[in-house]
Amino acid sequence: MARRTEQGGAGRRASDRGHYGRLSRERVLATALEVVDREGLGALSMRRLGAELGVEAMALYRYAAGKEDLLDGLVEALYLELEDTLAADREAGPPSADGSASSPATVNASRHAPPWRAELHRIARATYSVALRHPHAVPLLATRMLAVPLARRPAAVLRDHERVLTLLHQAGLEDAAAARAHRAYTAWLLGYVFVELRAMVDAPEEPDPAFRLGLHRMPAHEFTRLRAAAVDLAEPEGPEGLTAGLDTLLDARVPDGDDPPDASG
Amino acid sequence: MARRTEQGGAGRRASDRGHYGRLSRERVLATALEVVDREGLGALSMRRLGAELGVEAMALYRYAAGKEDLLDGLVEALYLELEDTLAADREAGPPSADGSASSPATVNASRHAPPWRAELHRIARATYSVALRHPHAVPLLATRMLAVPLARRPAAVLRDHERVLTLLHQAGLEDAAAARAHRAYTAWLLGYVFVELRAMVDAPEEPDPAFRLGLHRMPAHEFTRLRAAAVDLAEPEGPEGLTAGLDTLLDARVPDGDDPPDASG
DNA sequence: CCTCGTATATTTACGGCGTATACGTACACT
DNA sequence: AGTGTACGTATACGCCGTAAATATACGAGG
Repeated sequence: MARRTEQGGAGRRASDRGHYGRLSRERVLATALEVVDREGLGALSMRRLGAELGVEAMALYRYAAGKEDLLDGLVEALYLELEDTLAADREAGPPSADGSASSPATVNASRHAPPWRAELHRIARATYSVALRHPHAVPLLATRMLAVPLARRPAAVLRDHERVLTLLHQAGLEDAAAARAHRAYTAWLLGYVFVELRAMVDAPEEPDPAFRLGLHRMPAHEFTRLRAAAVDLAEPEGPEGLTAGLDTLLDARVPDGDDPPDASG
Repeated sequence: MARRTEQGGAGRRASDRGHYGRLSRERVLATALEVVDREGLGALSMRRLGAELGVEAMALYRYAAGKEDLLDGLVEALYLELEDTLAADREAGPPSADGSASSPATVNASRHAPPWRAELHRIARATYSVALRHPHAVPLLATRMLAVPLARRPAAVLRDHERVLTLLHQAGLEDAAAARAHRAYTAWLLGYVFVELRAMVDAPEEPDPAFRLGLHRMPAHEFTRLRAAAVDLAEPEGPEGLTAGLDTLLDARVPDGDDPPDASG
């Protein structure tokens, strides 16, 4: 009874295989995400993940109902990291008296954009950055998150939806319009991330040569426009393209005035 | 050994297992797509597909280098079907003398839209409809198509890129701008399809009750905006929402005039 | 007609997968 | 110390993708 209590948490011999409480859902999911980041989604298996945690595969079933639930858990982990990211840059965020504000290139067209818009940008950029940190996990957003009927989505995902919908409400959209705008937001954000990550995930260190090498062995006089645009197609546009397109889509949906009369909470 | 020769091609006994030439890459891919449509991506295995074709699993390896290649083949099959769809509705398409033209709701804001725009709509809608016909296969567009470095994509995919880029060129965009617009096109189209298919793929016959049933067992006073928008979030917007958003994105990128001076071929 | 090369399909086998079931084992509490 | 329970292990089953060797059927040339 005495020898546990705290244990220090540091070095543990390989022999003392007992020691309950090694695992937790959080630790399982975090390690799973590490494996996925390091070796891709295909490398994640129950046995592999168990080995990574120094445990038999079946032990994981206490913290995830099965592999599907584990993948859903990864989605949740991404959205929890999104919330961390949002909280982190909110601290360092609004430099009310700081001189080194956001770079000019970062600021969008209309100065004094309404707060809901700035916040939506902030969320979109944070989501983008989380996706960049876990490119191999991003497909899960399409195959797992979107496939689940909304009410069954992880709480962190629902909180994200609520945040965005609240901002759209503050922008003066009533329920139905806000719902449609939310769909547009999701579609654009997700599609943009997918397209943007394409190059990143399998061509980690290729400026273009091997890539264009592939292109130039095409029928030569065919695909004229494609060949002309290939170089520009290959390189990412960064978060600016994301927020720019988002603004474009929103401007077509938001009422003309900045804030509606009642938009304060 | 004499009993074969032609055999009629119709009823075949279980005993004459021979009969070469039963298979072809086309038939393999078509059957694979059928299986995926019917039972989902997870149900597609080499053994299963072989059984579907009355053949051992290993026989498939003559027509697909492996499972990955088979999945890539499915992507190609989708784009071939897109081209069929485009060809089919081009025949029944421009009703120069036909009275029953497109419905009023179908026509977009600006009458006499430039031809490149109408054609882009046509392609987007056709892609959307192909995706609707094969909802279970759509994730492959994110995980397989986008993950491949452009030059290695199937020919049918490259032809699609070329078509869209050509139209954007006709819209007056030079190479770099056309490339960026193409990325926006792809991102929006793909994201829209993903979001739209969400409900379709696992809730085949649920207007909303079981769905809202799920929603109403949430913390009750939390997720106010989500609960308010839930019903509208659940139902799809159809192809109109797709082309509308596409126009919004394009209008922000295309030069003011309709066609550029040289846009004729 | 027979034979033989080649394209086609099968057989067998291996290691890895998800997971159902049954079993140990270390702790918490009395 | 004894016991219930939470935690992890052991074992097994049927499926998976696919490498390697083998059998079969057709086309062409003798």
